[in-house]
Amino acid sequence: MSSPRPTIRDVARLAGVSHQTVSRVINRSTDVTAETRERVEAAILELGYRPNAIARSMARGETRMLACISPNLTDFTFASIIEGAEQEARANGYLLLSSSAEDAAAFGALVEELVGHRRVDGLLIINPFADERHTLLPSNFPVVFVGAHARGGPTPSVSLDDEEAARVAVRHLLACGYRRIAHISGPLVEDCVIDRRAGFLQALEQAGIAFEQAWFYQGDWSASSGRDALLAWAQQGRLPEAVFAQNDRMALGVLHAARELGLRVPEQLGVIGVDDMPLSSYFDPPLTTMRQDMPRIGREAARLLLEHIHNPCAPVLNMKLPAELVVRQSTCSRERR
Amino acid sequence: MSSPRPTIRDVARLAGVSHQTVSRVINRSTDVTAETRERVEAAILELGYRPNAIARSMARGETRMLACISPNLTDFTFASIIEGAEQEARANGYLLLSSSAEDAAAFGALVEELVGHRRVDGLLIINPFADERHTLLPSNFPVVFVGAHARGGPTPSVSLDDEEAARVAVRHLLACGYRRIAHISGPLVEDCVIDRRAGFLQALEQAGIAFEQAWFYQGDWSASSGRDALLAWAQQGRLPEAVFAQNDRMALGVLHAARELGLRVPEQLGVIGVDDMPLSSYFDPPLTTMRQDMPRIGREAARLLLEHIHNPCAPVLNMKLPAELVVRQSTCSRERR
DNA sequence: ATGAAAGCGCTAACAA
DNA sequence: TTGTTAGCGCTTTCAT
Repeated sequence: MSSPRPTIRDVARLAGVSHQTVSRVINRSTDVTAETRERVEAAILELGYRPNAIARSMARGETRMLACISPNLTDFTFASIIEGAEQEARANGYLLLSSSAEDAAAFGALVEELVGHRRVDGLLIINPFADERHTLLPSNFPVVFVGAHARGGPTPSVSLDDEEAARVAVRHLLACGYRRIAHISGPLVEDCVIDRRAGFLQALEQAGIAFEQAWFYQGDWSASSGRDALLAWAQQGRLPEAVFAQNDRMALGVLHAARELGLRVPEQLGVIGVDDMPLSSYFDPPLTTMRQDMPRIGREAARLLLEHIHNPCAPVLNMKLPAELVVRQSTCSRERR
Repeated sequence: MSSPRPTIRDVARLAGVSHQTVSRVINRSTDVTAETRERVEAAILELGYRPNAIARSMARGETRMLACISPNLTDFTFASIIEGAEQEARANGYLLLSSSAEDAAAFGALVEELVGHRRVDGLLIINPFADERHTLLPSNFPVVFVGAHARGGPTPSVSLDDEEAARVAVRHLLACGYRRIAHISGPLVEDCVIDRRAGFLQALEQAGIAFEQAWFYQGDWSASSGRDALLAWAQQGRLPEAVFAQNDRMALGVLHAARELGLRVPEQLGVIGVDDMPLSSYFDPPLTTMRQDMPRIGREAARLLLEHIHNPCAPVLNMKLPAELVVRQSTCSRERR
């Protein structure tokens, strides 16, 4: 009989009211008598009625759905951010659709599908400057950048305070007594890479240490690029005393290369990374690193996005969240002596 | 003027046809004159018209959206499966909504939101037996299990051939010359855990080796539980010659404990894991493991789900995909001599 | 091959 | 406080 899902009208019929009254009840309107409300709620329960989200979206002109696009889903950093964003979205009655777009072409297709076809109300973009993807973004549509600040444009953003994180990392190495410090960065197109390098240089300068161009190596975030860096310096016969790697994976590569070269860490080589990935404490030796609170970055980004969806005139914030120094055994803790 | 998004009727007006003809064009119906089609397409281009997905869902009674629910998004295994599933879904004109539900309560709420409110056409459930969540699944709704086979129920599933993977792992250890082999499992509530243990026991039995209960340790997938296992055996004074861990993280914990105990790997202790996580080759020593093709598992699962959405009477398959032995330096390769 | 009419399940505006 | 009337933008009959 009522094999097809019950609609608002079935409920209305059973409760002996108009469908509009049912709508009022499920939307928590106050303009309903307690007695009527009860009757309607009983009917809802009896029929097992649930509002159809699609019909609501249709009538309201909004989907209550957010999307988060990142280069991939498998990178722990991205996944953690997404988890945080999802949590915040759900706490506010929104669903989060997380999608990965490897390159700008895939990104464009995705944006077309999500925004062009009105499937979502807002967009979270992780690493918008990974390639040319940021040029494919729609205007006049709520967007928040994650992990990069908008260059010139009026786009809200949330990212790590990359400059400060790098300064703290380098100051830690200096405090340990390391002087000849090398730097391994991610691809120089990304904001965080540029900012971390700037922070690195500032800290060095503040300590009165000249920058050695040879000790800068542009990696690609992979462990193997970290390994390549140290091996290259070894081959040139100019090994640094310590390395600041822009992420833990590259730092792990450095640790690996150090083992191949027979270098003792942290005595002969200090190593510090960024992220604090889950297994950092299981590396050999456990890795000193600058911890990012990624779920929080995700939460703040979602919060900002929701704010802009509800109020397009909300101020455009560019948040920078702090990193935390976690000292393990890949750097001497001489500063404590 | 046309500030609000153009609709199918705006296009119709401009092209001088009925809105229905426009609908035919965007749905690639053949019942349209080439000439008419051209006029309509020109109007679509001129107005920048894009069909509204919500309205389509409304009229068609389907969302073209799938959801994948996993315990979390940050586990590399899950994320890889999701990436594969997303790829397959998108290739078929569907969007994939991936969500995490830490516990059964969160799972229930999510299912209610996604299925109860008709936001998706089908569900992919990663690790349905992680807790009681499988009891909260709707009946008469397309569902595919990933990483576990349905117990009794008629639910399609895709998982690793866990038994065979375990057998191959143990046979490799035996071929290396190890005899006293220990086993560290995940929580015994999950299917893959039970199957891998069964495969482990079979391989041992086939080799005529008696099973030592003391060398079974139930871990929780974390590196620290792997470490705990080896440390416990050491304390009891009954160290095994080799360890088969049910995932790479626990194997990493074993490697770590071996270092603490001063055991040389692979000479004094052989270690093999399952998964082949990204950094396995950067462990010390690089880890021998049973590689899972997780993106493929995700793709097959999505394929199965779409099949059941389009044809509810499709046969209920329970696919088992093979693992691949990857020999690195945490096991002797004596078999080659 | 094309158009007209109805309806998907809901909300919003107005009337009673 | 409650009910009535219109849509939201599309697809699906059924005519023509």
